[in-house]
Amino acid sequence: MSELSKAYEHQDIEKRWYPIWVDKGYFHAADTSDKPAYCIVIPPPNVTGSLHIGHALTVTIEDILTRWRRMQGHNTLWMPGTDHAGIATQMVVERELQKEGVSRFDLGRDAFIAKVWEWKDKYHARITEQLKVMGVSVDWERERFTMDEGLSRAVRKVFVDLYKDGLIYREQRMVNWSPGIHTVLSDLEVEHRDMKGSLWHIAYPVTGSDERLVVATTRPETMLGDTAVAVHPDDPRYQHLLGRTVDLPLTGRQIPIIGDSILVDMAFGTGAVKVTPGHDFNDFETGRRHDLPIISIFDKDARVNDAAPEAYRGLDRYEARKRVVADLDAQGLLVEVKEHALSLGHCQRTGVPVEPIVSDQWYVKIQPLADPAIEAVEQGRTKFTSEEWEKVYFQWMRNIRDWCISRQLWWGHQIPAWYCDTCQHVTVAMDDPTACEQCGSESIRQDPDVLDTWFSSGLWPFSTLGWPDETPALKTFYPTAVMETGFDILFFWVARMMMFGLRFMGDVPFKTVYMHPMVRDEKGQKMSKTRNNVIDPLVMTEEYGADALRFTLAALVTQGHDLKLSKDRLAGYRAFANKIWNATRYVQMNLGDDASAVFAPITAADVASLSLADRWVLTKLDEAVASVTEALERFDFLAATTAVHAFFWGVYCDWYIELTKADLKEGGPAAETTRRVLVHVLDQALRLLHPFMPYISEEIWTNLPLAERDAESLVIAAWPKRDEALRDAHAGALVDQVVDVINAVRTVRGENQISPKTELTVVVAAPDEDTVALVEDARGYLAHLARVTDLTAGVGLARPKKSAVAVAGRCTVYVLLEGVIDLAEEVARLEKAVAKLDKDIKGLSGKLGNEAFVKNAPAEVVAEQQKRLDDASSQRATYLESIESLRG
RNA sequence: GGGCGAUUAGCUCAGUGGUAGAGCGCUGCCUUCACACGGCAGAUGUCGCAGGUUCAAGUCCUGCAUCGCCCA
Repeated sequence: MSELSKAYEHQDIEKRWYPIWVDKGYFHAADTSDKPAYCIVIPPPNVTGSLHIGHALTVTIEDILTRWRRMQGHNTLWMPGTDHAGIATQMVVERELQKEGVSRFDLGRDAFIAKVWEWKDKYHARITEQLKVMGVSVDWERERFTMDEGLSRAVRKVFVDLYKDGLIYREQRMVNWSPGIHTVLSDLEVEHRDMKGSLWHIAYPVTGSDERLVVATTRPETMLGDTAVAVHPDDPRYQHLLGRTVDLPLTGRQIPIIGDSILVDMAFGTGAVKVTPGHDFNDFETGRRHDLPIISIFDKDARVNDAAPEAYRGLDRYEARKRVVADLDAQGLLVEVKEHALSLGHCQRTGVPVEPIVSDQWYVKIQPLADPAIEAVEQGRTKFTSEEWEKVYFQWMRNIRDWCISRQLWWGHQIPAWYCDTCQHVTVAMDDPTACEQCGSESIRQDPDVLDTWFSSGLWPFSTLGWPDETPALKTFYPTAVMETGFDILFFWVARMMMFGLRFMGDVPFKTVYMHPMVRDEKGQKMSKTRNNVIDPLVMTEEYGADALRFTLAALVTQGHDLKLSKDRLAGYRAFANKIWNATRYVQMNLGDDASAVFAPITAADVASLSLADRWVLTKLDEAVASVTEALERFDFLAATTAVHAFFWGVYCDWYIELTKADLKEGGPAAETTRRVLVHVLDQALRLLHPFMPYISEEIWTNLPLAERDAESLVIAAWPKRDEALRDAHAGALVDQVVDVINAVRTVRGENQISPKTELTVVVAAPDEDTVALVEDARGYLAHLARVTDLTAGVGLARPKKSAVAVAGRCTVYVLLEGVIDLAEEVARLEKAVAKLDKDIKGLSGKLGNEAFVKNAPAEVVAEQQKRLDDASSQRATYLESIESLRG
């Protein structure tokens, strides 16, 4: 094994391994295999996006699962790919063009799309390179893009089939229009934000009278498109006005006063509201109920159009508002303005407030798709790892509304519907038609719109595997094992995959859903460029290492909370990597004189020659194997990382390595066995570490002097199994006793400020001869780890004069203090210990004095409490006696 | 308005019935031959508040407060 540097430097090592892994084909999944299949499809990142910390979390979790299952011998497929992100991508490209003073209309559709493809090719490389830095063990040979030929065919087939089945239709409705990017949005793409606004009270003169009807509105500018005023039909204040009209100010139009009990809340505002069916969802419905005309007063930029009086044309919504309010005020029609809180819909992508408008769009009739998707989760065919998200899923699915799937964009899957100029028939077909299927006219035009990006990503779990073709991969890997993603796309993606998967594959798309939280900064704030708190995963991997970043993310992920990432945590796990590195250096330096020596694994045949410490560490290793494996099985990444960390650092480094120092010094055959155990446990521990820290574990493991190697790379090496034969509970207990004695001496030393260099004389009073023998055997350990140079052990030995005392498990440890320290310090320490014992004793005896407790609690619990009380009492007596004597 | 969740050590969080744990931070000592990205020792909690169930409640139930998220 080549000599290691003193500190772990991640940069070079992390760069070196990834290409090797890919070249060797370790990440490639077989189409068919005898091994059990395990598949995760990656949530496809936006092809022109760049890696952010949320992606880093996603790929960390998915890579941990994938690497773990691969080591367990599964035929693992982690399917990579990207999506075309219609709105986002078109937006950036349009913005780029704008810099050159060109619009997409100047270019024309085909040229513009060609431009976007160029853009896509350029940025595709960026996002994939970034993913590679994180160590993702995806099967690059199968990489997909939502606009690939195959995936586009899947989209086409789904559209056509749903249309033929009557589940896709086109209809005129009120929709959310984004003036920022000139397309409609689905309900999900609209973000409601609480805003401070105003409530304007405007007087509408009642036609032919002096009376004025005062309406309250949050959007005065839309009055230009009012086609009615509504009051509650039962409102006594307005009974006499029903059926009459008002003169709509600024427009010269007269509009009816109608009674509507659904729209109007008598108690709100003035009890009278203006009705604008062209620009408000509720008003649109009201308009339908009363057959009111619809006047659209805004163009695609949400500027006032020709339907409004000339004075306002060309103004945007907010300019128009000011003008309308000013003009009303000038005419004495503005009654009052009140502050008013409202919730306003914004375009998720552009942040611009959406404008409700009426238009023709394509919809998916969703209920027939949602019902089976609800049922599948109810029946447990797909399980959420957290019930909370299951509830959220049900809540949304049971109140789902038809999905608007058309977008007024050019980048995406163009809707495969052709309108006939001759007979108006709509032809929807798998292959581009040349003539109307009804009348044969060749004068047909394809719908210019494209489909919502989520329509294609909803097919991802099967379209990426080859559907609609029945490929071997599809057969092997569908349904996939786990869907792991951020909860923010539960509805956008997870729900839609469930619906499409059940409809087109006849089975759920994944068996388990794991929703991870949002990553925030250490103050809990959402990361954003404006807050300047964005943690760039690539900067973090440079500074701390991809291994440290991965371990940190895995250790912080919980399902109930946001994940608050801080650099302190990253530094902590970078230190962990360094610790592992240096433990390896220790092992390397102590392997003996023969540099080419190799070490065979420990098996049941070796048990007889193992030292106490060897048996102890093997037992702890076995427990760690169980803990990590079980934690991963239940998606408890916190518990898994904690178990790896605690074993590697707390057991292997803090205790086992320290214990071997004494044994190795003595040399002989026992030392040879201990060397093998050092290597064996390191080998196994690196395997446990690999899914979390693939780079450092691979680097060290491939260099370990192993006599037998089940694989050339840790990536494809076997996951550790529990080994009953190497467990030794008795040895575990014995070493625990020795550890207690060492800790007792250390505590006395620390608390009394005795220098670590001072050699101590210690007397151990043991309960029986076996324990005496154990302590005698541990003489070397005590000398090395507690600097005890003079040790006496015996059954029930009396307390030496001028000694400090500490209870260590079943032993009492006396440290001679004569000439070592000021005795008063020790008295103070013991008094503190007695005070704590008094508190414990009070609680315990109270409990045991309670007849109901003794009668009702399980016998073992009662016995446990009794034992605690006895121990505390005798400990207390020992300390009191010692205090006496130190004083005397 | 409807729904979901959170409130535990200075900070971030574990802990689903038997008198509280981790990491980081903090204090003291130690440059001991793997590691100062280190070692050893130590301090710190009426587990949001108020009731209830139970022999026993951080843990179960009810109410309240505060904060957060989702949907409308």
